[in-house]
This record gives sequence, structure tokens and C-alpha cells, in this order.
Amino acid sequence: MAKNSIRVRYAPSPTGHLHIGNARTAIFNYLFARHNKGKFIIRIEDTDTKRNVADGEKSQLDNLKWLGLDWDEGPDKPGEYGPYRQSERKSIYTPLIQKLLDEDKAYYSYRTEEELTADREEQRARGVMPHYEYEYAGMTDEEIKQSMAESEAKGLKPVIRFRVPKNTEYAWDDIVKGHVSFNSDTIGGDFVIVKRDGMPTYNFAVIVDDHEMKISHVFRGDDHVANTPKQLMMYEAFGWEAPKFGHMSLITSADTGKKLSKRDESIIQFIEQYRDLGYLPDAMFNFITLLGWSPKGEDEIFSKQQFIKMYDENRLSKSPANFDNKKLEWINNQYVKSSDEDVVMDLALRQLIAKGNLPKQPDAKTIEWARKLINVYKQQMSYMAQINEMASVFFNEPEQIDGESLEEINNDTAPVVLKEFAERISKIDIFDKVEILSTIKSIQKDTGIKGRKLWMPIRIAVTHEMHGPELPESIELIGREKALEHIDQTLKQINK
RNA sequence: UGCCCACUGGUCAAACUGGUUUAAGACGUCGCCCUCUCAAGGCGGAGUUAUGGGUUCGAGCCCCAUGUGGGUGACCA
Repeated sequence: MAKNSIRVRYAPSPTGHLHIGNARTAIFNYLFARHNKGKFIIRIEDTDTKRNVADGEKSQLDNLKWLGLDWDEGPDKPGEYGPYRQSERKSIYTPLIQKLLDEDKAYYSYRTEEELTADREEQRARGVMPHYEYEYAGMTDEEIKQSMAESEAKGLKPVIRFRVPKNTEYAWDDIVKGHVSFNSDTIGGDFVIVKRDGMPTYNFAVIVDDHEMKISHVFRGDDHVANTPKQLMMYEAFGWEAPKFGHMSLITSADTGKKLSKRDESIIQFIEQYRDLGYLPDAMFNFITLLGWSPKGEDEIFSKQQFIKMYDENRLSKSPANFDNKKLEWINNQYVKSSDEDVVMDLALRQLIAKGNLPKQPDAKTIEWARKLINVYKQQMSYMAQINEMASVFFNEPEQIDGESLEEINNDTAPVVLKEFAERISKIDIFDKVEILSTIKSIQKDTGIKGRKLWMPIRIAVTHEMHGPELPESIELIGREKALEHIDQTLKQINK
């Protein structure tokens, strides 16, 4: 196949926000398309009108864009093979369904949902796999016609079922799984291709659209493997060539070992939520790409461009991958550290404002202060929302000093250090980290107190915490007034 | 219960179609260094081919069985 005829698609149903598993499917399709200089297409699979969510489509597309994906054709980017929403393609499906009907490869089925449920329960009770049993079994053509007429007279609306060939092997060479085959007798009987409401089902619409849109490769989740033989049958029925399939292993939850489900609360499931927490899109892209796919060398941090260049669908993993939150955080931290300063500033600033730690419209001075603050924590942030927690010392009045901290300063030298420090910083001209550092140094020189005995009392007195970032910077951020105030309180406390 | 699939350390995984692998690398974990502390960073350690058979001069890689796990069994996609 010529390279330029490669066309792949990501086909979400607009039933909610972009799930991490779907994002991964989208990314791998995207990478495959871009690597091969093919086309990447978005198609909205909205045949289940009941489940469609108002902003579902928009949210899907927005989050895809946020991740850095772009597409060549889609609902918002008309191309040669539109429309790109299945709900708008009925005029394409109708004649094809009629063709199947005319050739007796499909038929009207009047079995009601209640009857089917009863059938299935009865089958289960017998220990048989639940399946659809041909409702016209043993009838002549004449009898079938009559049965249909009777159902019609009762006001029943039919569905259309595809006639599954008997005892036939359907096999394909899966790009990731290798050779896979099914016997047609094991797939559950004649399946529905048009629902009672007249909408085609997923299995039908997907093959029509993939064919009409000239899709060359289909990369999708492992959970679609069982659909593939059904789809192969329909390709055969129409005499069409099926695309190449690649079924990617699923992302599983480390907690349950099962496919990530929207109900699993131990893992954040939606791209949007990561976005809200201040994760970086490139980091998410990187992390997701490493879930079930591995690059050739030993490195793991790559840009989108690098991934495109080295992407190789043969390196897709066959076995499911656990979602490792720790690794996500590590990757994000790598990106935070190497990101453009303005990007980090902007995102972190938003988090501070959202949490109410900064006013909605901060003035220039406040922004200047916040920039310094964010810089102090840049090294250790995995995602931006953490800034609020990490920097709480700078927003809340500290608690009483007690326990270990109190012990640390309950000695003879601490008050000396503190008094000296308070006195000297109240006199310095420019209250910044440089001056504060030299003040601390001067105390060391004049009193001979050094190391922990020198630094800890100051840290504890000013921040009321034993741990925190670089002291001089922290003190600068707290400000002279507050610093002096805190030292004063501390001195009073240890004098008692 | 049927059908399909997978199985390398706590996690992600490499090892091209069986042969310099005493099984890469990364996250995590542990230790050391740096250091006022935390983090970051640097260095180092521990830890794995599910089990049992077979094929072969040689098996993580091939075959069979067992086990475990997953997917699917919709008028959802």
C-alpha cells in the first residue's frame, strides 16, 4: 500500500469527556498517521442518541487539541468523505441496508427485548452461552412472511439483523496480536444492524464508514476484538476489503487489575481533570504514549515530534498496562522543570487564584511576588495544583511551634541567633535573598554559631516549620514585617 | 459455563524472526553524597522470565498441559 493512502481515524462517541484510554487510542492512531505521512480523521459515533451528551463532542475535541493532536478531517474540518458524524450519514447507510435485505443477508426481526431477556435467562439457567436464536427456525418462506405480518399487525416495530454465516472461520492478522480467529457459531447469533429507532448499530455503521472514508488501518482497544469477526462478515457480505486491524492492550488499574473503568476512583480518568490540576499536555502525551508502547532506546522523555519520528506500530505491547500514577508525576515533574518559565508561571498562577490564595486580579507587585514563589517550588512540583499545598506557609498564619520543632530551638544558642537576626534584618536596606543570606553569614562570623544550630532556629522561627525550600528566599517571600513578627512570637514562647 | 487473548522484579518494560544477557532502561523502594531542612540532583544496592513437561547443541523467546489474570458474550460504542 502506498504511504499516502494511509488513513486512520479516532472515533469517539460523544457520551462524555475524553477518557484516558480513549486518549491513548487517539494518540496511537495519530502517531501512526503522522509517522507515515497519512491522514488522521475524527469521526463522531453518535448512533446511540440516548447516551449522547450535549457538550460531549466539543469536550472530546477540545481535550484532544489540548493534548496537542490535530486532524485532517473531522466534524469541525470538513473533507472529502463527510459528514463526520454518524447521525448525519443515514442516507449513506439506508441503501446499503436495503442491499443486504434484498440479498437476504439481513432480515427483519420482531423479537422484543422482553422476549430476548427471557431467552437469555433461560439459556443461562441451562448453562448455555446467551445468544440470539433464529426466531423463524423451521419456517417456510410463506410462514415467515405471515409471522412478520402478524407482528406488524400487532404494532411491533422490527430491528434488522445480519444473517451470520454458519460454521465459518473469520481470521485476521492483527498488527499487535498476531493471528486471531473466530468461528462464526460462537459469536452469539445474528446480530442487530439497525435498531428499532432506525439508527444503525455501531458494528454496522463502523464498517460502512471505515470503508466509505477509505480507512486503511484501525487501531482500537482490545475490547473490540470480539466485534471484529462480525465486522469481517459484513465486509465479506458487501464484497469490500477490510482495513488492517490492530487491537491494543487495555490500560488496567493497579488496584483492581481490571480495565480502567469510569467508576474506578483510585485513578483520575479524564484528561480534563488532569488539565484542571495543572498537568502539562506534553507530559500527558509522553506518559500516555509509554503506556503499552515502548521506544527503542533507553530514554523515556520525548517530544511529540520525536515520538512521531520514531513511532513503530510493531512495538505496541500485547499485554495490558497498569496505570502508574507515580510515574506520571515523575514525568510531569520532568516537564515542569524543563518547561518555559512563562508556561509554568501562568499555570501555577491560575491555581493560586483558583484556590483563593491570590486575588482574582492580582496587581503587578503581587504577580512579581508570585513569580518568585512559584520559582521556589518549580523543582518539586509534579502538577501545578500542588503549589497551594506546598506554599501554604506563605498564605496562612503559622501554627504554634511544638514537638520536634520546639526541641530544636530549646537551647542556649537559638535565642542569641534569633535576636541577632531580628536586629540585623530590620536594618538592611533591600530586603531580598542576597541580603538575607549575607546577614545569616555575618551572624555566623560574629557569633561562631554555624550549621544546623544557626539555620534551624531561623527557619523555625520565621516559618514555624522544620522543612521548606531555601531559607533566604523563603524569608524574602514572607516579608520583613511578618518575619520579624514571627521571630518575636517565637522568642516570647521560648522565654517562658 | 462458551469464545478470544495475555503472563519478564511492586509498576512500565527491552532482549530484531531461539545464540556474548552473569535478563537493558525507567518509575517506585532502600543506602550514600550534596545540604540548615524538605525537594531536586549525583552515585550505588536489592528485586523478575507463573508452574510442569517437551523440541533443540542451545529456550524469556517454539510446542503441550496446568495455573493466574483480562476481554467479550447489548436494539452501548
